[in-house]
Amino acid sequence: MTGEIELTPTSYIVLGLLSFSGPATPYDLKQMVTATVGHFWSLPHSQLYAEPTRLARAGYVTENQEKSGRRRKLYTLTEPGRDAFNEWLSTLTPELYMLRDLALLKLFFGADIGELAAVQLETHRKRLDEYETLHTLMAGQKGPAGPRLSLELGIRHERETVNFWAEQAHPGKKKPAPRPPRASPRSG
Amino acid sequence: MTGEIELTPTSYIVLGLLSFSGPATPYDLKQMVTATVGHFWSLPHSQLYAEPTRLARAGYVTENQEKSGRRRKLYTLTEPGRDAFNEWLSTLTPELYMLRDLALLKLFFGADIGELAAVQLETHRKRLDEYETLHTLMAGQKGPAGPRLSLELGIRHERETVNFWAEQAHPGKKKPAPRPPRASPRSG
DNA sequence: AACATATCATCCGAAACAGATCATTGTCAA
DNA sequence: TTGACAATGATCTGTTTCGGATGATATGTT
Repeated sequence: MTGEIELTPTSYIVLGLLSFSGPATPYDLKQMVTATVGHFWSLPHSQLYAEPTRLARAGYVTENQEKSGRRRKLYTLTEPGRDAFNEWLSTLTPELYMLRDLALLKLFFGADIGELAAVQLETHRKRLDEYETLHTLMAGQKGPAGPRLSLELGIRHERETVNFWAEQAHPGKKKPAPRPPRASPRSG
Repeated sequence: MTGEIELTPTSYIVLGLLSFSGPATPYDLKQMVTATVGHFWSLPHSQLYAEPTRLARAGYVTENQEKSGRRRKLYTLTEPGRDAFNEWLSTLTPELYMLRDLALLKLFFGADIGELAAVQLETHRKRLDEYETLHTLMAGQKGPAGPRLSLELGIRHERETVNFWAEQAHPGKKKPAPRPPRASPRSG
């Protein structure tokens, strides 16, 4: 049965979440996504209804529908599903990330830097706060390192972004000018 | 005529590039995209044939096709097009960027950190180099600040990313552990 | 019961996507 | 000069994805 369809990142998100949580409904998945990977991989919730159906067709999950009421569908990872997920996990990914930043686009095309910076600064600060709160929460508990580490990279990105917009918003503070960034101190 | 269609980020990229360059063919646009915004906003080249057609339908650009040979279509920004673009430019964007990082996804789900890091480190280093080369090139010439600034944010992101993966690849160097990132070291 | 408000599930048209394919032009060797 | 082949440029096509709209159930309140 298995293997008729092409597995996309969305597929692996579903498979991965199912492997963490056990059987779940699309709505459960939606909750999980917004709580976890949604921060760095957004997708419309309708996908979380469509995708498991696709996966079921190909045998990566099984589908059990309630007979009455909301007729929820409960999805369970199958062995082939778990295998496919694990194989994906252990496969190299030389690809780079894809960034889509509306603000950057406007900056590029010459939008007013001050205004742009003010707004961006505020929202990014907010998000940075959220992330850091979340991080301190996670620091307490034990568990796999993955979620914490990915959060840490998110925090670093946000921090750089905040710094950047802050410099644009208040030019000539601290670092006198937004000069050509040179090579990195450590990390060599 | 104007205003029948919804303008998407892709639309604004086309309008914006046309406003920089003057009349251009889809192929010209494709070249411009890969040279500029492509770095932080990728799109399939076929869109650069489809999108101008859409825009022409709604009156934001005009279309002139060669009578023979390749029958190129030359697109020119109209006044409504320029207006729409300028309005977009001067509109606030509280939205955050959208990041889609396959490596981060795998990290989250528990992939082997060492392998992941080694590969990512290499590709990100390469990209960082490209960006820095480009930046020194741009530093020489005059022109609007937007392109240079957006490149600078790109460089910062890449640098953080390189640092992050480097730490994962060689744990216990310099920074003893990948500890909860606290306030930013430099550049703050 | 009647109503308001969450919660949950599905649908749908419009775009985006990725890539294949097709058509023109340039080039160089026979 | 022609014919082969590569490079360039344009278009087409089938699938997914997007992002709401819509509608149905459940829960709580009076």
